[in-house]
Amino acid sequence: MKALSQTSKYGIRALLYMVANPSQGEYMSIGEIAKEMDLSFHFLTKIFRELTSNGILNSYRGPAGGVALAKSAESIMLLDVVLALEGNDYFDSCLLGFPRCGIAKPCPVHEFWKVAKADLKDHFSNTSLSQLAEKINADEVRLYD
Amino acid sequence: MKALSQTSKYGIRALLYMVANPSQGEYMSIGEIAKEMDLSFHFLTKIFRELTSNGILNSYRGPAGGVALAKSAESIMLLDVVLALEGNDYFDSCLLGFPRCGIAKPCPVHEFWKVAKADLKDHFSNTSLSQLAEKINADEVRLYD
DNA sequence: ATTAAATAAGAATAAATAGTCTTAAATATG
DNA sequence: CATATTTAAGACTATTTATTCTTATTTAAT
Ligand code: SF4
Ligand code: SF4
Repeated sequence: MKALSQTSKYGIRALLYMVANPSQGEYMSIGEIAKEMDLSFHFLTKIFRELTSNGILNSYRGPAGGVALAKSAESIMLLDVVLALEGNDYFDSCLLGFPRCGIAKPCPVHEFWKVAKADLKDHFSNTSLSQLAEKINADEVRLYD
Repeated sequence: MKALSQTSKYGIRALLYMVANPSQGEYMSIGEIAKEMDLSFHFLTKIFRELTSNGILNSYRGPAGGVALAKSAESIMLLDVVLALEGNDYFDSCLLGFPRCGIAKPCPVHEFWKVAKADLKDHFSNTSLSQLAEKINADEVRLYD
């Protein structure tokens, strides 16, 4: 059950690293994040460009440049990140992919699927990066070995 | 949120057609199913071979041959079809795809993800093809326009 | 100015998934 | 036996997703 693309997985993991290891008002270099999280620098750079253009990150070029959260970690929800990286139609998906689907008389799995999607969306929209980072820093949970 | 591959989507749709349009003890040709469900004949044939080798369908070659359910529609669960077509590790997936994940101290989204996957698995394992086909035949729901 | 350090942009390549096509094998019927 | 019908098998092609690479631009420091 592959819910997220590699792009989203890496993006979320990298953001969690940033939030769990804050660098007071400074920019953090993509190279450092990629190295610490064992991700491809070039791929992560591409992912971060998307997050920057979606207002989740700010970036700054040149020496001592890098990326920083554009908003507080409390106000960035998993939903924001997923929509930015998967597209805004992420929760419009159809389980069976029928062509010409009409909600008027839906297909036999729609009732279930509607609820499953709503639950996921609900969880994503109620989970902030800071909530997850708190768990990491409380050592209840880990980002990597 | 793409939960299923095209292979699974088409496979489920085609099976539902078969169950909703039973042909008493006879084999139904893949060509007919593909035509009625507007699927590629060759692709559907490939998918059905997988279902046949997994004991969900029986097949028979030659004139008046085709495919037929290998078990009663009451006893074929959505879960059986999904595992046959997506692989038995379908529900072992990881939301964030961390390498070297240890459940001992899981990553920050694991508690939620575990429950979401269990819910989906539960629903699939409690939903039979006949249950869905009944809804179709009661016209509460539709397979296509 | 020059250099070094960083992200931006997007082309190029690789891998995975989806879909098509060709040939072979099985079976029924005349 | 000859032919038509149908699935089996797998090679082939196309599309999408993932990843890497190259070049350009911005910025700080000397
Ligand atoms: S009704 Fe069925 S086909 Fe339409 S969106 Fe819902 S799950 Fe998909
Ligand atoms: S603990 Fe996290 S990394 Fe491990 S399987 Fe669960 S979701 Fe994935």
